[in-house]
Amino acid sequence: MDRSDRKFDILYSIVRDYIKTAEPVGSRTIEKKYNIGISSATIRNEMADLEEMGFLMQPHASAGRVPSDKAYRLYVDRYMKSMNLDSYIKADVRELYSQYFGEFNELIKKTAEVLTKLTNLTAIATLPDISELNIKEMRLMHIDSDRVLLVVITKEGIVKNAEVRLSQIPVREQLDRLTEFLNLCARDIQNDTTGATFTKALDQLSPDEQRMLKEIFSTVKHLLSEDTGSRLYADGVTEIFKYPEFRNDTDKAARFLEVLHRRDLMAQLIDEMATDGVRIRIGEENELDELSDCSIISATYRLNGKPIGSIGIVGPTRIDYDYCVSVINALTEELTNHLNESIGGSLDNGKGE
Amino acid sequence: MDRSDRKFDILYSIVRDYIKTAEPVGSRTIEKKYNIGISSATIRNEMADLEEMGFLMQPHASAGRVPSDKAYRLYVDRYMKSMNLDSYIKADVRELYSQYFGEFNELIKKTAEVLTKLTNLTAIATLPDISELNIKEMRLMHIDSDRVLLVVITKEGIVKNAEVRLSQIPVREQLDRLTEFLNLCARDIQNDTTGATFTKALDQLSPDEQRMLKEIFSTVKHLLSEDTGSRLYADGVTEIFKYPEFRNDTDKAARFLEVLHRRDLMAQLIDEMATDGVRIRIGEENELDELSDCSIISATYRLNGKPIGSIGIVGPTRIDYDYCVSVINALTEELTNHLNESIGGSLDNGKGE
DNA sequence: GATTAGCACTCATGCTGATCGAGTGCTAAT
DNA sequence: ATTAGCACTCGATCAGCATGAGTGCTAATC
Repeated sequence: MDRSDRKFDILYSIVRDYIKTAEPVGSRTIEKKYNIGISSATIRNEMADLEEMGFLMQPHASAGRVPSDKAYRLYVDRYMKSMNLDSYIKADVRELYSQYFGEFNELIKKTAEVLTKLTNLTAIATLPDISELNIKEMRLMHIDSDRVLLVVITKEGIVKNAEVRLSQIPVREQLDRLTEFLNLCARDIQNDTTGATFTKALDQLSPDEQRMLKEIFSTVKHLLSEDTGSRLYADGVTEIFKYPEFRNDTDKAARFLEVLHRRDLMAQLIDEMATDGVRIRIGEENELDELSDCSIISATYRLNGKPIGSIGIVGPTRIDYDYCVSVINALTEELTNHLNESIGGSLDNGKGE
Repeated sequence: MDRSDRKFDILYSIVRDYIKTAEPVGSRTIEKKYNIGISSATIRNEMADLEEMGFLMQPHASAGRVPSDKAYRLYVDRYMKSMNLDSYIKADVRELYSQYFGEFNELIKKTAEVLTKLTNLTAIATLPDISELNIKEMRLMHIDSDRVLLVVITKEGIVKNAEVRLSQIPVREQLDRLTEFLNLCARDIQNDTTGATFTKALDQLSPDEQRMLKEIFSTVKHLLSEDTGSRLYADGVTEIFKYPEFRNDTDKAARFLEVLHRRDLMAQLIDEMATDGVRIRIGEENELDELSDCSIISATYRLNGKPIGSIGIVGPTRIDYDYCVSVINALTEELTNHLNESIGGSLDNGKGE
């Protein structure tokens, strides 16, 4: 293992150096900058081996070496160290969060902003998919003569609303009856007791009311099935221009920006990725060809133990994995904490209204 | 005027040609492509004049000419023809709109999408600034034990909501009283009769309720003063890469994208620009240096005659002004029509609830 | 047998100079 | 006033060359 350790010391140095400089790393650079106590000739031999093993690549014959996706993968799996973030960062974040109660979307956006600021990378975040949550209650109220506002409240304390346009104008009592019926449905679905109470209650509605109900249902359905794309939030998309490999290659930059703007795709990607803990996709590991020069690091935030959304970053494959993973870890932790403090608690002692 | 007409025929041709090709236009190109019945030598002389007059510029001594901002301005003011859009476009848009009732934000986003699709340019749109609208009514309702949902409905039929976190939990009757009081305030402000009823009603609230009211007010204030940035929606920001002058100049592209993402700035810009009718800002006419290579065309959409937001496009100065202006005109018209049909009407015969 | 010094070789990069051609400005002829 | 003609300018392209970073291989060394 002695020998092979040395090999991977070299690989490690190359990865670190390339992450920092974005320039192909040569054997002499390693000899001088990282004192491994070995001559450049030996390093060269090792590098040739590493290349054969698939960890390094040469852009052209007389250039230094560049780490492959496989090298980053090894680095991440074996050598990455989680960093201790300066405590003031955590304090800052906590301080920031303390200003946001309830404004869920704002909170997530702010988190993405912070993520960008800390990492100099594009940050993405998904808001909770409401259709995955459990509806606690629905309300109807008049907006004006022919429109009604539908408010849906989930058990997790997320609130969504939409307007419903009705072909007929319900009076107050009708609206109340409809509301009651809606909630009956919600409870039914929850308890898997569909049928019984439901049909009985339906009979008690007048034909007019049944028609309105139908219109309302279509809005509920629409609200619950909002497209994934609109759940995505991205910040700092222009950060990519800070990285020479993108700045000097407009096509690459354009491809990056274009894929980022396919919001549904990105949302799906990041949600699926981040099923638990921090997840890292390096280069080609992303199914999307357009992302084959990029790495994505993401994690989920939770409410009452349940993952409800993700935050993450997208950048070149030569991200500073150690640092970024630490940041994401810290942020999801703080975010989860804050969420559970500010709305999670409501559930335990929640007595409805 | 005979002579000078010819001069401007040439200028016109150059502008048209440059809009199409993005290449400096030479005298021979004009001679051949646009049959003005004049030799290239004469055209050259005229071009020299036009350059002296500030309408043309030469990137370098042996290159063709490029129109200046001043040339585009003249073009727009004097020679632009409004085009008759293919009627199926209008029909498509109307068809599209007919699917959107009430979901105001969706409607605006969709409009921006269409705008991008029709013009191949970045489209931006601002949602109404709720603080400029008149509040018709506010409602409070419980979300769970310690949170309350505040719903604000404007006279224009726009609905906004926010959560309020209260240090103390109001019971149903208290909430009703607070709601009543809020609406009293709204009406007071409307009628400019601040004072009278207001203070009298305040006295009737218990100290607890007064404290809650204070907390609610802070949310109302926050809701009404949401930052301009969040009112901006942009679509097709990567369209810019379709234009060689940006695609071949990463710095330019980066600058463009960066300024586009300063949402508050853009929102302000486009709102202020579009006070009435279609407005066009060409290159340096934009106060923002970052936009000195860009033109912006925008217009307002209206609800019950009142401008409540704008839509527009941002692109290189060599936009096809004729076409783009026509598109924007058509879209704002359709949008305004649709809005007034779908929510505007509610006002006239609006009897509240 | 592993290490390393040394050297030939490769190839991107940057510089120079030559050529090309698009386009101009000016002049003299019409 | 117009235009043909021509000299001139200057970016773009390309070949040629030197430079230097970096390699791979070989032979000497430990």
